[in-house]
Amino acid sequence: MADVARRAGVSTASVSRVLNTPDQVSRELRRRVESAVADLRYVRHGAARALAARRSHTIGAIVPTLGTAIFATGVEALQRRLDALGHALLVAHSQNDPAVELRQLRTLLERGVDGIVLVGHRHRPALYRLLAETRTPYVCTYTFGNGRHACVGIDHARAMATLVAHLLALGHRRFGVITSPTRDNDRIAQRLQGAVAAVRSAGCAPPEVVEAPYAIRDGREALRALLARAPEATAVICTTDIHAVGVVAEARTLGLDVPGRLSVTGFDDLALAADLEPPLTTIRVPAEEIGARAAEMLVGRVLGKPVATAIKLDAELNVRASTGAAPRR
Amino acid sequence: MADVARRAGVSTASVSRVLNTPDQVSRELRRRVESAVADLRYVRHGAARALAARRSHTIGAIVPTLGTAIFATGVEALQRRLDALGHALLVAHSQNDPAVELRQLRTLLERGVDGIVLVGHRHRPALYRLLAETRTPYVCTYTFGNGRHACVGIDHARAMATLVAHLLALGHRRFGVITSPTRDNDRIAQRLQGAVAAVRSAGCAPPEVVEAPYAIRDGREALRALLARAPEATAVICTTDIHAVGVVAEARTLGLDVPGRLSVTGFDDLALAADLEPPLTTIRVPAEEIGARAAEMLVGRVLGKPVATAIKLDAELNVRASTGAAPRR
DNA sequence: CTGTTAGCGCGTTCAT
DNA sequence: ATGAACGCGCTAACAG
Repeated sequence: MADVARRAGVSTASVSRVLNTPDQVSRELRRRVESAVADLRYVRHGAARALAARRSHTIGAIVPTLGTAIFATGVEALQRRLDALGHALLVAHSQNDPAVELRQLRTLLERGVDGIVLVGHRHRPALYRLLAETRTPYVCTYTFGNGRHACVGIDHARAMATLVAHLLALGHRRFGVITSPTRDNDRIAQRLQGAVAAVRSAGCAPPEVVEAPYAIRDGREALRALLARAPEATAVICTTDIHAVGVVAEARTLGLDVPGRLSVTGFDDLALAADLEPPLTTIRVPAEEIGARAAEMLVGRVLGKPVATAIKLDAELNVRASTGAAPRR
Repeated sequence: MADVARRAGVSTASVSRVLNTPDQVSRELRRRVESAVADLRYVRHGAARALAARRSHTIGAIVPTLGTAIFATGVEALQRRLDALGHALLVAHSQNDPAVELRQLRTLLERGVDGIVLVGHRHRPALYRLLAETRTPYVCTYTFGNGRHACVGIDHARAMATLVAHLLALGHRRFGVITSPTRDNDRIAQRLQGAVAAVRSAGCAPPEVVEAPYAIRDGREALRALLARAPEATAVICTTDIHAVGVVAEARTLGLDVPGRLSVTGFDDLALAADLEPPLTTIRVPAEEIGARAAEMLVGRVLGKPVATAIKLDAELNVRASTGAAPRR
């Protein structure tokens, strides 16, 4: 920076101003500094900047995994928006393990992140304590939360209620539910609870629930298990598209028409869902918007701007051909 | 750190040694410092450390997109291994745009990354120049490269040759190829070139080639376009699983048996591939291993260790039910 | 609007 | 094996 200052015939402070607050500087000085920067191919030293400014211009994100498309999409959108706001993104993943998540948080804090993006709002008390002690802004994503934490997400239970209402309108009265593990996963837990509650409050028999690992083939197996226990079910509600893909495939194998014999629903609206046969009725999770909003909330907060502390996004129901009128008994 | 030093009754230099080079310090001193660190819940200041040590313990990765499962998987494995090696990961994405990629590299360098992970080896000269000028270690991933850059990946063309050999052995002589865009994508370009070369060198007619955007439904359309132009084709080689999924689906719609009338192959071996109906014959891209190796190569180089500069990984052919004997004419 | 200067918190010589 | 002191490159008062 000293080199740039010398070449432009100004002080290092002015160089710093041109770089950080260009409008606090005269047009002429800015011009000279900018051309010196260009000539010397100068690049700021981030660590020195962070040390002096007590701000790293870096945000950390901890997701359960990047292998799930919905998180990969969210992280990508997060990074894109952060970049536009002059921030970089440090990513870590927890494999859905709260202990790992806490460790990752520590390493991110050590890196001096200005803010943290979490997935879901159910986390270890120690994690929230650490965030509070270090006064690190954070935002919980994908869930709408409980009002105690900043968040941007959807109401999973409510979305499930919408979906069940759609099935009820089609005449379905006997439901089956296939869910991925709810342990350490508040999003899925809310979806499951929402589905069960909606079915019950409609006066229907409580649905048979089958829990299976998050994979297409597990969805297939789950359908068989479900039909063995509840052969009268006419609608299968899956808490994720991945399972629904397996269910639709297995239904074909079993010779059960979808939606003639069985209506099937998913959740997430992966790219896959619309290209399935039949196309999947599912709930759209606005991952890109979640990522972008999280970026804005965090950067806004760091800059001391007044920002929304809780954003509820719509999770729209996409009705496609995998759901239809319940078969006559 | 001064607080820790005071509480342990040692100098800050000793605290630093305990943290960074524990074996250069007496057992007793280490014990005292460690307990002081624990008592005070001390966390290192990453920026200060980076400034003093001229090393950020951070690696940057620029991928085309995280939306593609193969990259999300690779990034996840990369982060996991980096974490084990005491490094954090800064991610950026280029959307397959070389100009964006160069911009992202600049912001990563500004953040003081100790190394860079790139995807593919065909990049703008300006990008390589910047890397050279800043003396930043880097590794190209997914491709095996041309010997001029450190890399860890597979030989896409060779993998395609293996796959074509499999089809030839099944009696296929007329091929069609469906590829995603090859512009600014050396992996796909190599796959396409490999497929075409293998077909020609077997003495078969050059395959009809259809290029389509990277999406399942585009794969479906591509199959129709392909069959319109080359109805005699008995095998459809796709450069990505995603297209193969669309092709298989469209074949069913058209009433063409797979593999009875048409053999179909993919590339990548996404989780999806094995769960398709029929399960997809495809090439497995070892994304996890690529990520892990890239981490080791970069960290090793930063530490001045002798490390492999080019690693060729095997891309095995997974033969499944989407390929079969060519139909009799 | 611009320059001067004092740290930011650590790693790393150099002594001992 | 340990401590003292310097400086990494920059920003943020403050003064002018």
